[in-house]
Amino acid sequence: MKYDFDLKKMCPATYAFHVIGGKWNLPILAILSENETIRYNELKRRLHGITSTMLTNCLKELIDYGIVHREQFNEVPPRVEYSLTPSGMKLVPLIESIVGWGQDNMMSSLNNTSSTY
Amino acid sequence: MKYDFDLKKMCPATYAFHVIGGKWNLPILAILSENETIRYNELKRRLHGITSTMLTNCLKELIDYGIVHREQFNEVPPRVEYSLTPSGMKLVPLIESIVGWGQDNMMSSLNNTSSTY
DNA sequence: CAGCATCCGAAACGATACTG
DNA sequence: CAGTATCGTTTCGGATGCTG
Repeated sequence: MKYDFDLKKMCPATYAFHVIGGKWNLPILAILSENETIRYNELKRRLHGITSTMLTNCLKELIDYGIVHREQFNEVPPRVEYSLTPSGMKLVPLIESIVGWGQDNMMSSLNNTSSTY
Repeated sequence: MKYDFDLKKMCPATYAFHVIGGKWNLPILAILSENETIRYNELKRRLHGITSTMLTNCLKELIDYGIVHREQFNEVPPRVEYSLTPSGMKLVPLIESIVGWGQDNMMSSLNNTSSTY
């Protein structure tokens, strides 16, 4: 499957936030960033609550975007390992900075007693 | 109106990406970052295609999150000005770094021949 | 083990009409 | 000018069952 849209017509912001948007993409990237490689079911186990359908769909998307690498071993039982591509690794610290902002901002949203802003 | 969810139970990542997620939040932040203040209809005009309903909803969310400031002047005709809060301003460069990554990654997804945009 | 096919409900998005 | 109310559409996430 290829992209549902024309990359050339897509604005980079829309593109970037499509990659990291959605309910599971971010958690998947987080786990992948903590492991060199990880197998399908192990990934699924750590993403508490995700279904096979969703995990497969998300991984496909991330692979299409060049964020995730899929390596299939033709063994019995089958083994498939997932990992971040260099492009995906570059993304991780950027995401972390946004999450860090989220932490700070959640705090100040909670206690509006001293309005430092 | 208050939050639909309990901030204390929300993970910062989910929080942060809810703030910048959605179809219009990012474009709104982009325009706000380019203007000290901006009025409702001017904002709407620049967000080509947005409806009043969506704009109002998004602004409400962003205000609840402490990202956007709303200042209402009791004049006739009514005037309301929107601007980024300091918290919102802090977010802008982080978003830009992600968008920058998006540009690079789009390029390498497209092909490896040099292109000027 | 690592998926795919199908169906369904909830949430996001949007068009239209109307108001202080 | 700056919104609200109502309703229809579209997209996303999820449950379940099946397969190589």
